[in-house]
Amino acid sequence: MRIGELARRTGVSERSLRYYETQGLLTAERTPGGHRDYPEWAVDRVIRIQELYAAGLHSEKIRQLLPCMRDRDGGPSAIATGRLVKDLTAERDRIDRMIADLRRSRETLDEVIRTARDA
Amino acid sequence: MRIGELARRTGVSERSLRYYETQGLLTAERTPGGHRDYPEWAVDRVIRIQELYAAGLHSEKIRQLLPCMRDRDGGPSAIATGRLVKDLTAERDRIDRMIADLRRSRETLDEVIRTARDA
DNA sequence: CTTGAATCTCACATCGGTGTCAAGTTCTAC
DNA sequence: GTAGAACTTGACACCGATGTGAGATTCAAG
Repeated sequence: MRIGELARRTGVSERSLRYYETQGLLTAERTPGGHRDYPEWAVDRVIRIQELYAAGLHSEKIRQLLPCMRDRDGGPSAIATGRLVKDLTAERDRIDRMIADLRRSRETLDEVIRTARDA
Repeated sequence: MRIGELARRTGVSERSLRYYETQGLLTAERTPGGHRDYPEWAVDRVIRIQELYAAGLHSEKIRQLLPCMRDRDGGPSAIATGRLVKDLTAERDRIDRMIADLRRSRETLDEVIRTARDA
């Protein structure tokens, strides 16, 4: 599939898809004329990438992480090195703290909303 | 208390505390010489502000939200207007989606970590 | 062919909270 | 008084994913 369709199906801009390529997150075959041609599993991968970005991971970490993920990307899953496991564990803990923070903020907002509704 | 102590106790930089003031999030009394003098409840407020920033709210929203929060800031709690409630509800929903995304990313990381540990 | 939609590359802009440095002033303790 | 720490304002830089526009090329359908 080409970049326009992938963008439509994932909700991610073409600009971002090209950016992912420069970051080594998502490669594509090329048509004789140079247009990108994505496999079907690119849809899942792009969604994963977006989630990881949203979780605060930077391109470099995602790039290291992707080959170790178990998804239908055609390739075999690599095993994370000790160094990477250490990094990812730190990220996971950071995400846990982030979720806890978000819960508190969610509660704060909810309380204000409920107070206003009850008034 | 002065800005240095507040920074130390909250873990937020002096730079940020001054920035919060320009955004109308945190005012302070001034000593005759012009130094900021914060009340005790500023500690709680700064932590709340940090949480809300972390949740993706911008200064303007936080500024509108703060007076409606029920905390020991000395002042009476204001009631959110309909417009604000609508905005906050949207933010709350966004936070919920964010938490769901984070859970997925957390699971992704955890799976890679576990796979490596088991290998 | 031709034509219009789609894609290409490249470059520059944006956002907003925070870091940082500079030069000057105030506070505190001796 | 005086030294040094703490504070003041102001300006500039940064990050990094994404938006945007230009100008050129390719693709697909008539």
